[in-house]
Amino acid sequence: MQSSNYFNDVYDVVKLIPKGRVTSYGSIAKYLGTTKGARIVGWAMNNSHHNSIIPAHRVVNRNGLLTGKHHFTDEKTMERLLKKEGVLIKNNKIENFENIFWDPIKELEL
DNA sequence: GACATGACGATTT
DNA sequence: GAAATCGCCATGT
Repeated sequence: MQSSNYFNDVYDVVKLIPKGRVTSYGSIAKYLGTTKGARIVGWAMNNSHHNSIIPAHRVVNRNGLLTGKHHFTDEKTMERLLKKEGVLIKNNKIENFENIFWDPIKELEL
């Protein structure tokens, strides 16, 4: 079932996210070549549940908001995992988002 | 194949 | 500055 190589690329990048760091759907999409493919990245995450163990909790939207927490096993799983890795969460949003933001374009291409 | 939806993002009102 | 709207691409019905 070759859904799309796009998903595979997303999984690869997400799995490369260092512990204690987070990234955004748009940044991953941009790294893949399309800034507008952010929605596809989100879809890939949704499929990631039955593909492999993907640290989806390290992926948030551009605002640093934990939009996908509701898709996890439990609602608090996402922020719990992030806090466990040293990421501070405030009202379902990452506090020092810019500080822990991991950009694949900047980190991988460097 | 068309219509509707979605873990987004940027732009416009 | 917040809310509403469009754009992008893939999936589900």
